[in-house]
Amino acid sequence: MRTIATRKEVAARAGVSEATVSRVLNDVGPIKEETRQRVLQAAKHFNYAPNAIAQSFARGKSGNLGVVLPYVPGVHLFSTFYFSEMLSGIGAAAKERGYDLLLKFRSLETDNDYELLFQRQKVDACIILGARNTVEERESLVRLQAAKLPFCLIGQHYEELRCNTLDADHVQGSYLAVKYLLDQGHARIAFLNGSPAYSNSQDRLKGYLKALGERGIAFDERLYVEGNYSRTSGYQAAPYILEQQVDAVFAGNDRMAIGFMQKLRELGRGAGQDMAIVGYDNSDAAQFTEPPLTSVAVPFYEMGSLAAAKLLESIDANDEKEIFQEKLSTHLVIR
Amino acid sequence: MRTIATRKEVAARAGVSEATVSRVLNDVGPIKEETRQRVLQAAKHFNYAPNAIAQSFARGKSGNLGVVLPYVPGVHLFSTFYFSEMLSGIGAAAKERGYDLLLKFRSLETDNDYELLFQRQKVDACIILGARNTVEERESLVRLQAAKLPFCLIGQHYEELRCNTLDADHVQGSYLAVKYLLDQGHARIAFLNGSPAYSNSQDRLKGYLKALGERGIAFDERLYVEGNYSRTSGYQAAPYILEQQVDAVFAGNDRMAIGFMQKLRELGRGAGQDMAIVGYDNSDAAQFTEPPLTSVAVPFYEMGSLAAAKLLESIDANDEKEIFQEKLSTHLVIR
DNA sequence: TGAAATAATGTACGCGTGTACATTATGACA
DNA sequence: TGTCATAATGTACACGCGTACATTATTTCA
Repeated sequence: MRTIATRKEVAARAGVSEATVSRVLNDVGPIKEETRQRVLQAAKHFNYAPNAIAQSFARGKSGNLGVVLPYVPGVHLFSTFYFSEMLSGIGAAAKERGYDLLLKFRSLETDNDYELLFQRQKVDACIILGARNTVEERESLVRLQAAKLPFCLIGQHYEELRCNTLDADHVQGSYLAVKYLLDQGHARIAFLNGSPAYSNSQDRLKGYLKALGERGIAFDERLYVEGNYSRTSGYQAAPYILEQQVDAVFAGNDRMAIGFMQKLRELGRGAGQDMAIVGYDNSDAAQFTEPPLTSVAVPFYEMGSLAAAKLLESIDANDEKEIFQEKLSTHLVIR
Repeated sequence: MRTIATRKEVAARAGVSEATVSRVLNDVGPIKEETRQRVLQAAKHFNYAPNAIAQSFARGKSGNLGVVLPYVPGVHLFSTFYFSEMLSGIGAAAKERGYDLLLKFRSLETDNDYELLFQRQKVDACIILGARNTVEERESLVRLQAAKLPFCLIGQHYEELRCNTLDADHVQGSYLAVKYLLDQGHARIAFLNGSPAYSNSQDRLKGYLKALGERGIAFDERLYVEGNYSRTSGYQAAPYILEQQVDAVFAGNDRMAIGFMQKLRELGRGAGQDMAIVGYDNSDAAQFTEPPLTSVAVPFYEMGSLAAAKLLESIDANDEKEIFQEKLSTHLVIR
């Protein structure tokens, strides 16, 4: 393996100083055209490309956008529509601005290590996906915020903590779904929600309550079930929900809705016939079920790309950054 | 924002030289216990963590494993089961070895830029997903191989190029699927394949031919259709395939199978009733369809983790690396 | 108790780049 | 032609770390 060329060799061949090579390549300062050509030719000759690490080192910037992915036991992470779409959006926005994506899989032992990522300066900014509302996480984020490190939460927000946030309007989304069911004439609507450790679960509950409230329907806690956003939990919740004599079910995501429908079918209750079901996320899978699943569409891709865009712009512009807290709207896809 | 502490300040506070701080933190050489404690305490006081970029620079290693993702027009990349699972596996294996994952979205203009990734030394090794069999790609990979840069292809192999490769045995998988259909009594089996630019498409064709050959059935090119692995292409292929009076269809992936089934349903032909369908990938979606889709299970996650493990081990061990070319076996999931 | 071995620490420098500052070449203008 | 502005380039160093080598402290063993 022949050694990789450095600026030094290029400079020698072009008969200029290293600084000039640097200036030509970074297009800084006035350079005589003839010199520029000589340098470029020499660079080409050695197939020279600046060492990214050395550049990062000299510039004090990594050029990386960190993405923290949550640890979800037993789930192959990317498999979930949610993260997949979001990452695609983040990746596109980062690429556009010349940043690379550094993935950080958070596991249990490095749980409250958000700061470390910055201390070690491997990333210039950081997007955190799937944060939960636990004491440790909140504290870690508070420290991050106090240190004015540039980060953004997607899909999670804390009342106590004012920081960059990008989310979908789940209150609205949930409201739309339940209102739709009510409009269809359903009254006893069960809500199969996910863990309240996620603010978006709580938001969905608010939307559910809001829609019911508008119709003067009291909250019946027997109709409220908590799963964990897995298909299995939807499957398992089905028998209980059926016992409650509901005529419709609103699930916090499509996976649970699909699990619910599976159990329904096994029990010989035709899904969609005597019971209306609405899911959430409008994932690919919602189109494939039989019957297709009506679902709340969430702009995951846009959330990712917008979060990355805003975050990167805020660090590239050196002025005092304002905190952004944006909510993208959702809509119901009726099938 | 208070400035981030460096080794210098830690050394000053502990009353030792910078070298000693470095030695304590890297656990190298003999250190007096009392000194070690003083250093650790000083480090803790400043909340010191070594600058990862400076470390990379000094060590000449980035500590990153690059993952090149293909550009697929109009497709949100992570949405596909294939890449999602694989990335999860790669991520797990990399994390285990202390490497971070650097994602590289390949777009058209940087198509043949595999080398650049290494030249710039942002990654120590690289896994390439979804490579295609085009002239430029082959040439780029040949250069990479000639330069002895550590990389690994997943899901693609070239006859002309002997390099690290990890794949599933698609000849076998395809064979299993078609044999299953034959065993079920079907004779006219259409094959809805993906682009031959991917070696795995070609492998699947081999498996199809092998299974037919064993039964003495000649290849009928009217039964061979090429889509592009998208749901839409399966959908669009349906009318033609139906014209051919087939009694079974084997699709190169689940998405196409699902698209095919959709069109089938729209045409009033109950899927699974008068026509058997087998998909490929055993994706989540295969479980949700009605009826559920029999499909060839591919160990994507394991492919990713094994590829990463082998690659990283080969670069961590400094000895001459042997080329590995592994194929994991597939199996049929009957539904 | 002194020499040799070894432990413990310090000194000095390289890694490849960006860039402030110094220097020299070039042109403008009187 | 001399002066001065500006273009063009060179020199020198910092960035934070790892580590080879030098030095000093301590222990071992005769």
